[in-house]
Amino acid sequence: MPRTSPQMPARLAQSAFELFSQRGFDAVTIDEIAAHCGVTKGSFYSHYGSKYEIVLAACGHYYRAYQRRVHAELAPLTDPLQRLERVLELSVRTCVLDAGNRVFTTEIFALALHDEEVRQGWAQFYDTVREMYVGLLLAVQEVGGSDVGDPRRAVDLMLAAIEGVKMRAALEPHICDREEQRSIVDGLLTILTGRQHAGRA
Amino acid sequence: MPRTSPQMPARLAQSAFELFSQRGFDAVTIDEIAAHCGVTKGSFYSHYGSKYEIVLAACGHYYRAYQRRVHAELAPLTDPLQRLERVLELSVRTCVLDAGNRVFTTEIFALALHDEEVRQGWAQFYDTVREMYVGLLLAVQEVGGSDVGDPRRAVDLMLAAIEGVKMRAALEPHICDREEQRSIVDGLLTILTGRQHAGRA
DNA sequence: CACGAGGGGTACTCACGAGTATCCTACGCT
DNA sequence: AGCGTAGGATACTCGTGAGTACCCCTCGTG
Repeated sequence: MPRTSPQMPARLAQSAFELFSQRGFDAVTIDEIAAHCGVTKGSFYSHYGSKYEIVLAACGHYYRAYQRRVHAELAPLTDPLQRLERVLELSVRTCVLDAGNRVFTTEIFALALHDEEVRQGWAQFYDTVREMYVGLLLAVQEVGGSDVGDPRRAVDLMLAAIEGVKMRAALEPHICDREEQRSIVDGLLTILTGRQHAGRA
Repeated sequence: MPRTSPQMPARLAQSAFELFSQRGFDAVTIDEIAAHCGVTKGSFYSHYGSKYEIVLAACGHYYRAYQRRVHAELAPLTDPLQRLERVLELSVRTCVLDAGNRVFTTEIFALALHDEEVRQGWAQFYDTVREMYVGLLLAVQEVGGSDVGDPRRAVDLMLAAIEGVKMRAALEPHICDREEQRSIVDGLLTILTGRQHAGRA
């Protein structure tokens, strides 16, 4: 093996993710993905067999990156309410306010409507996220920090609301202001706990 | 003018809408849209200047059709709560449970992230829908049928929830069951009125 | 009953991008 | 040192689909 980066597949997936996040799946060519990594189409095809494969790889990259970030944010925290709040902040920051992430998730979803495999991956990821929130919320309830009756239902509603916020963020950019962001997190927290939360925790 | 249908542009927009609802914008060709109307590409281009134009026309068709259906459903009703409930049912049926509609709206949204004109149109439509719901909810409040403090906020949350339901409907088809549909409408109604609603109204 | 205008049909062009064939070359191994 | 292998580069093919050029034919008008 020559001066091979053994992480070439991972680097290509990362590049693909970045480009897809800017312009969507269809608008990005294999040449561009390869060039973004400093290689050419020839070598791209020695790692991936088709464009479809790199799309799946980019999705996997996104899922893993999200999980990693959540764990990193949660690691130093022990207070259940703080942990819940921190993850909500992260979700709002990445999934809603970051335009690239918005583009990517929207593209995944559109693709999932047509492709079974993509749908499966997305469903599994979404489920993981939901279970994580349920776990965090149950912990909050154990210390008496939430009044909602059905935690799972509350999490579902909160996740649904995030989808709506994502859409509004695309249409009304002002929603990305610092204070707006704070009030969105508070609103989501209220859905989960049934209590008003204002300002820093 | 020969045996011209003067509604040819409208028919093409309708055909485009139907095909886009099945396979998305990119996967549908101009030839297919024309063929679906029983004409050919040549005549297509004597009505629309580009694919982009027919996409915009299909969006307009969708917006108008939605408004028309809402008005038709509301016309015979006078009771404010009934009117609100009927529109919610319509929204759930068309925007969430109908797979074609789901595909189309998802595609619009994805496109809106990249195209200013599409975004404007979508924003305007979304605004119209929101104002309609606010009006219906205010009417319900006047007859004492709702306990929510801020109607506009309640409508925003409800619309956000619809987005989430749309996503879940794609991942969990069972959500399209008759009873599920009923319970979704009840849930949305609860967000708007702050009260539990079970079964037929 | 000509005639011209415009809707519609046919048959192209042309760009673009996925995928491929083939060569090159740096490295590990013996 | 030499050889084989696999990552990488170059230069294609080839299908596809948007857009175009141009012809035809019908119908309203004078």
